[in-house]
Amino acid sequence: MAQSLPFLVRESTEEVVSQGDSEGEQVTIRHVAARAGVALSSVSRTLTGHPDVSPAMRQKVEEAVAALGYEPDLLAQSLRSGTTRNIGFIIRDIANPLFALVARACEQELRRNGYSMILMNSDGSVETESKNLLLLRRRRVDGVIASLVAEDSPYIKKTILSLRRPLVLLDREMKDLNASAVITDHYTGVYEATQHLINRGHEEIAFVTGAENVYTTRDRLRGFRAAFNDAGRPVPEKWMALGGFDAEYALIHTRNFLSKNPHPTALITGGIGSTAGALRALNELGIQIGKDIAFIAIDEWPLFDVFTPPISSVYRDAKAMGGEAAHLMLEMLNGKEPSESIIETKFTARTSTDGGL
Amino acid sequence: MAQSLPFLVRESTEEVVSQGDSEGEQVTIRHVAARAGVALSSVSRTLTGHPDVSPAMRQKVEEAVAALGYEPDLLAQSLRSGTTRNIGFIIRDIANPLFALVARACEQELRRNGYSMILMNSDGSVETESKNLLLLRRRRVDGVIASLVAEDSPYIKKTILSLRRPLVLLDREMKDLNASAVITDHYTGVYEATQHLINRGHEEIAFVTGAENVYTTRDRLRGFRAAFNDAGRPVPEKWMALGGFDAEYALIHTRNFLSKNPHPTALITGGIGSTAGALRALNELGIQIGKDIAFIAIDEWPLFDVFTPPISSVYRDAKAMGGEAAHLMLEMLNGKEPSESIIETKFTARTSTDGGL
DNA sequence: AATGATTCTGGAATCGTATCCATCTTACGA
DNA sequence: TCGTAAGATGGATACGATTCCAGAATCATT
Repeated sequence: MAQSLPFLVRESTEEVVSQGDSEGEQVTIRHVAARAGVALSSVSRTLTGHPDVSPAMRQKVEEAVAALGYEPDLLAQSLRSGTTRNIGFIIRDIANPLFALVARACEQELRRNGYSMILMNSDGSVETESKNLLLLRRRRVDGVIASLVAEDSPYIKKTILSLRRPLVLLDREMKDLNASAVITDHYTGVYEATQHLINRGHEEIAFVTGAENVYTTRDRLRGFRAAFNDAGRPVPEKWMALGGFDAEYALIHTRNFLSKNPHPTALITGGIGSTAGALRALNELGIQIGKDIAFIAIDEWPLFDVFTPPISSVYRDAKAMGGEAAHLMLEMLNGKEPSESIIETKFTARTSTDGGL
Repeated sequence: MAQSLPFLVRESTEEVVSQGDSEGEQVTIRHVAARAGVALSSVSRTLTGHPDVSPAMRQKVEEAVAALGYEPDLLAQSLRSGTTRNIGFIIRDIANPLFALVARACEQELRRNGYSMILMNSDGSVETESKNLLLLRRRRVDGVIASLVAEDSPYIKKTILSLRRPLVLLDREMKDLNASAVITDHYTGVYEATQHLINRGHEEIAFVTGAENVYTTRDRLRGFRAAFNDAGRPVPEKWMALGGFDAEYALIHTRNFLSKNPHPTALITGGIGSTAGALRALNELGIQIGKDIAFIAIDEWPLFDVFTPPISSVYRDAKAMGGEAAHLMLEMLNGKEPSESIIETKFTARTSTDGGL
């Protein structure tokens, strides 16, 4: 599996630009061979660092390469070698700031290792997601990094199995897939967050987030429930809305919960979309965070600390997630077995959890 | 230039998944030909929609294709046709929420038209940017959409010229490039914003943003200056910091400006990074927006409207930018001449511009 | 000096597809 | 009935690279 293909033959970026100076035709290895007066195969050997190359040959070839501004065609190399050095990256929505941070770190790390990233949004649709996966297969990507819309779609599972390429999942758990995964320990952070609220006297705590068909929600829920159980309190099932990560869903259900009487005294939102929707609902209703209600957001975003009032949160390092995803992918590309990386979460209390009672 | 290549031959996603069911070997057009008992070239013709194909042939081929779960290899098609259906997308930083929105809209539109997006961050470095461009050339992308770090680098310009592929610039102006561009009319929005402040009695207005070697800054500056000139007031040159779009730069210079005596009574920040840094500085210094200082942000980001206090802003539609960029690219790929799209800006006064005097 | 082992090089095959070209069949109008 | 055109098909070539294989040249060993 380990490819020793010399895709990054040349490091000097100075000369290469000149390729376009002579108009017309692309410069191929054939031209180099002609100019150097040697066989095509010798040029290839020289450029790929084959041991059986005489110094004289090396010089002739390098001279011709420089003179013509030749650079190998990645497409042809890919076809021949079966390796594209492209990695597919599928997420729900790149405009989600958390995913954007993940994508950036991941792209940077892949690029450092000579890989490029093909970005695809699944737009939260299983159908789009599977189409994307199939297209990536046809593009012969070397691997796929994905944050799947759902774990329980048998069709997606079949599609993934048909990929036959290394796969890294972001915050998802799927059996029998032989995939690596970057897994967040939501449990700890959400447990602490919930405990914090319970300790302050809250019992009617609302929880708004996505559906249970992704690990993310299940692990958060596990933390939520455990905190109540350990405190000997009943879990407030009626204040749970587990239907979607989008802002619209959170907006509607937050509005709904808070217009009831009695209503929740605290609110936890899972994911940036949910937080956005909930904040908008609270705004609409004129409910003040940290005064009229205690509020905790799971996941932060840029500028989070500049917010007024500061919002208590469960934090995770998105940059680390992206870097780890790339790292796991590179390991698999080097022939290693799939493995998992755990990302920690950390609860931080701020003034948004002051009021509500 | 217009390619009628049938890259999207099949729409039925149902059957295709089964490719992986039989282990081993990739199914090629050769296998299909063998199974159908026809020539390889006939299979190709059938699949690419060539007119000279008999119904009998079509049926035999389609049967074999279905039976084997064959799907064409995009890599081989690309090599043969010279068209990859890949578009390179280079931006400073995908984690910038505005760029993320642009990228999402752009990717969606490209995908709808059968193109994939290769994403690369330039990390604000001209060197990284040019390396990325050269790599995209080697990958034989059909076109490049880019928000360049600077317009005044002759090296970048040479690199771009050597691309010899359609190029769409995001908010940049470069001569002799034969490129399309999505251009924002910053002038109008910033003019109105500045006028708004002047009308409220401000004279010492600070302006913190990136350098003048990008159109973005120059056009904003033009609006800023014009507002002062039209009001018959002197432009406060000493309160201008035009050095970087990053938060760090804005943090330092905002801090610097506001620790002087006298100091600016109002502040405009250009770009989300600048706004972030400035807000952080104001936070540090305990200066309240809308009370101790009048504040206007150029560019909004998700959740902007939920902020407390609401921040006056110059808004532009990032989604439209991405869609337009894709649209301009698709037009060039269809052989049309390069052209420009103008994106409007809109100033909205909110309570952040109430105080300061 | 003849043999064998090394080092180096060129030619050809291959990756999977699209397309040119030549061949063959069929149909048509004169 | 024949000539021509159009329709349908197969074979060969090309896209731009890597790599296998065989042969030439160099060198060391007996």
